[in-house]
Amino acid sequence: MRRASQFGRRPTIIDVAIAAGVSKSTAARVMSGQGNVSPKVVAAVRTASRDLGYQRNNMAVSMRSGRSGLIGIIVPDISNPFWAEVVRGAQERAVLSGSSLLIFSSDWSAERERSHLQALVQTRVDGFVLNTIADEGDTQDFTNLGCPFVLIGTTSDLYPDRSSVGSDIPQGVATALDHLSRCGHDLPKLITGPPRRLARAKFVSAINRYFIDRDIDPTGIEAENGEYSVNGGRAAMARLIRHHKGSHMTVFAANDLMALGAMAEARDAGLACPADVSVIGFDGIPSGEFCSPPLTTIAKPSRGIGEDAMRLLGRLIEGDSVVMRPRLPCRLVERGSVLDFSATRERTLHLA
Amino acid sequence: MRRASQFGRRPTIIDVAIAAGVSKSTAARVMSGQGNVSPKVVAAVRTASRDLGYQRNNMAVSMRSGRSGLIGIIVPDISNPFWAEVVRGAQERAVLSGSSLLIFSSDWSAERERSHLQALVQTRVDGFVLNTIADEGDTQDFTNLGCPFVLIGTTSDLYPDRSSVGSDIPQGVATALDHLSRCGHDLPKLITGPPRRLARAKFVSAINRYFIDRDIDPTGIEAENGEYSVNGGRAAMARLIRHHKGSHMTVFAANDLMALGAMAEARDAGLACPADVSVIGFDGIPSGEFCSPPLTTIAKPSRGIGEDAMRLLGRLIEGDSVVMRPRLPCRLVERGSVLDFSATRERTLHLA
DNA sequence: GTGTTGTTTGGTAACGTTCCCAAATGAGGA
DNA sequence: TCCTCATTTGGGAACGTTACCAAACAACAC
Repeated sequence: MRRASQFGRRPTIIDVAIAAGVSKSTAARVMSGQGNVSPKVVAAVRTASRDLGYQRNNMAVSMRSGRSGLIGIIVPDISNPFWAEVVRGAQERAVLSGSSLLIFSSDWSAERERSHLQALVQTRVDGFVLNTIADEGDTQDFTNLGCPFVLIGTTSDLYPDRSSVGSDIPQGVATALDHLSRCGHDLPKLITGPPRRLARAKFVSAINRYFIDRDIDPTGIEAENGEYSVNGGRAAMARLIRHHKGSHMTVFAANDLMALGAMAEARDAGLACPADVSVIGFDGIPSGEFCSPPLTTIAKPSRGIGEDAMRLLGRLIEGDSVVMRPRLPCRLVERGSVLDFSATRERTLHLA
Repeated sequence: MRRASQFGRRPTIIDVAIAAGVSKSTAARVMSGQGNVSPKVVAAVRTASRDLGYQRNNMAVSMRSGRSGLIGIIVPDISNPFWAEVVRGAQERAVLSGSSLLIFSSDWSAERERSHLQALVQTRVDGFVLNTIADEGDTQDFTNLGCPFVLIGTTSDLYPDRSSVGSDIPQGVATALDHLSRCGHDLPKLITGPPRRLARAKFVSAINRYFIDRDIDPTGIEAENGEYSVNGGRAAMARLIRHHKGSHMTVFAANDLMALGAMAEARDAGLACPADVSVIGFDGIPSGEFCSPPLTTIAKPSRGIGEDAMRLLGRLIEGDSVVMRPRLPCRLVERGSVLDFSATRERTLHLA
C-alpha cells in the first residue's frame, strides 16, 4: 500500500487525479460528491485517494471558499471551571457543525485579549465568541474587524446593538437573596470582583435594586473586592472577618471560586460553616458539590451559554444579521453552606 | 479613517500596495520587515496598511509556507480538571511560540478520536499532542499521518519509539503506598478505570510490583472498575462498601474525580472519612483541596506535562527528530482524607 | 561618457483547491 | 451520414501570500 510519504510531501488532489488517470477537475468532482461523473471514474478516483492517503487541504479550501471552518472563543480564565464549562458547551456545538474551536484565555489582560483577537482575525476564523474584559470607557475595536461575533457574559451589556448571550444576573441575584431571606438571614456581606470590572457593578446594582424594590435600605451592605479566584475570595473574607461585629455572618460571593476561598478562610479562622458563617456562591461549578460543607450557590447555565452563543454565531455566519440577546435564567442549588434559621429554631423546639 | 469594509471584503496586501503606490512585492517586503526598502516607501506602506486595517491572511501564508501556526491537542476528557490543566500548560507554550491551539476532547471514544485527528490533519496543523485512548491491540494509525506529534499519558507506552511525556506512575504509586504504610494502613482497596484501559493495567501492575518488591503478597487486593468520573467512583465505592468486612477501609483511587466520588458515596453510606474510610487519590486537581475532608492525593505535574509536550513538539516541528520520553515525578499532597493510625495512637496515649 | 558596483523595485510563479466554461464524447433520431 | 441534445471531462482562473529573478536605478571611479 502506497503511503503519503512516497512523495516526500502530502499528496494533493492532483496526485490523486494522475493516479486515477483523470483531470484534477474530475477528481475534485468525485471528492465533493456532486455527481455528473461516470461510475467507473468515481471508483478509480476513490481507490487512488485511499491508496495515496489523500487528505483534503483545508487551507486551500478556505482560501478559495473564504470559509475556514474555524471558530474562535476567548474567555477571561479557562482555569475557572465555570468558563471551562462554557467552552465545553461551545465545543459540543462546534463539533456538531463540523468546525474546530480555537480557544484562548485572556487572563483578565486587555493586552492579551487584543493579541488573541488579532490572531483569530489573521487565522480568518469564520466568527468568534468573546467575553471581553473591556471596562466602561475603553470599549474594544472588535466591532469593526469585519468578522461575525457573539458576546457572552456581563460585559456584553456595553454593546447593546450586538448579539450576545448571558445569564440573567438580576434574576440570579434575586433567587439568592430570596433564599437568604427565606432562611431568616439579614443583609448579606458581599465578596465581589475587582473594582473597575463591569461585572462587579452589575452584581452590586442588582443587589441594591432587589432591596430597594422591597423598601429595604441597602446602603449598609459591606462589600470587599477581590480577584475572581480562590485566593481573591480568601483575602476578601479575611478582611470581612476582621471587621465583623455581631454573631452570624452571611456572605454572598460573586463567583464560586471566591466562595470556596471564603469558606476555606473562615475554616482557617476557626469559624464553622454554616453555624458561624453562611456562604452562598454564584456560578455552579462542580467543585461546590464536594467542598465542606457543600456550597449553596446560584447555578448559571454555563454550558447552555456556550451552546447558545455558538448557535447564534452560526446564524450570523450564515448571513442572518438578526440581533438577539438572550439572558438565560439561573437556578438555586441548595446545599449545606447556608444556615436555615427557621429550621434551626424548629429543631431547637423539637429538642426542647 | 478608511475601514476594512470599504471594499466589501478584507483588504489584501495588493490593496495596501496600490494605496501606497508600490508593487505587492515591495509591500510584502515591508510587512515582513526584511529590509532593502527605502525609508520613504516603508513609511508609505505602513500608513496604507494602518489606514486600510490590513490583517495578514494566515491561510494564504500557510498555503505558501507549508506552516499553519496551528497546533492540535486531543485529550480524553476536557471536563476533568486534570486534563484541563494539561491543556492549559500546552496553551501557555503555544501562545509563547505564537501558535494557536485547536483543542479536542475524545470523550473516551476511539471513533471521535479518529475524527478529531482527521480534522487536525486536514487543517494542516504543524503538529499535535495526543493522549490516545487506543487500547492494546488496536493501535491507531496516526503514526503515518505525516505530521509530527507527541504523545502524553500512559497509553504512550504503546509507542516506545515515539516521543512522549508522562508522569512517573510507578513512582507516584510508590509514593502513595509509602504514605499509606507510614500511616499504618494495610493493603488498600483499589478503584480503577474501565477494564480494557491500558492506564488501568499500568496502575494495577505498579501496585503489584510495589508489594512484590517488598515481599508482600498483593493477590488479596480488591479492585473495582469504574468510569474515570465522579459517578464512576461512587459506583465503585458502593460495591466496595457492600463487600467490605472488618473495620477501617483504605481506598486508593486511580484518579481524583473517582476519589471525590468515593468520598461522597462513603458519606452517603454513613461512613466518616477518614475515621471509617481513608481515601487517597491520584492527579492533584484543585477541587481536592476543598472537599470534605480535603483529599490526600498524588499530584501529577499536569501543567508541566502540557508544557513539556509542547516544547518537545516544537523541536519535532523544527525537524529535530530526537526521541525523548520524559516521565515527570509525582508528589504527595497530604491533606485530611487518610487516617494516620500512628498519630491516632499517640493522641490516644496523650489523652490517657 | 562609460563601466562597475550596490541598492531598490517589479513581475511571475507557486502553494491546493473549486468553479466556470468549453470541449469532447455518446446516444438517438432524421 | 449528419445533426441535436445530454452527459461527461478537461483547462484555466482565482483565492492571498512569498520567493526568486531580473530590471531599473543611483553612486562612484575610471
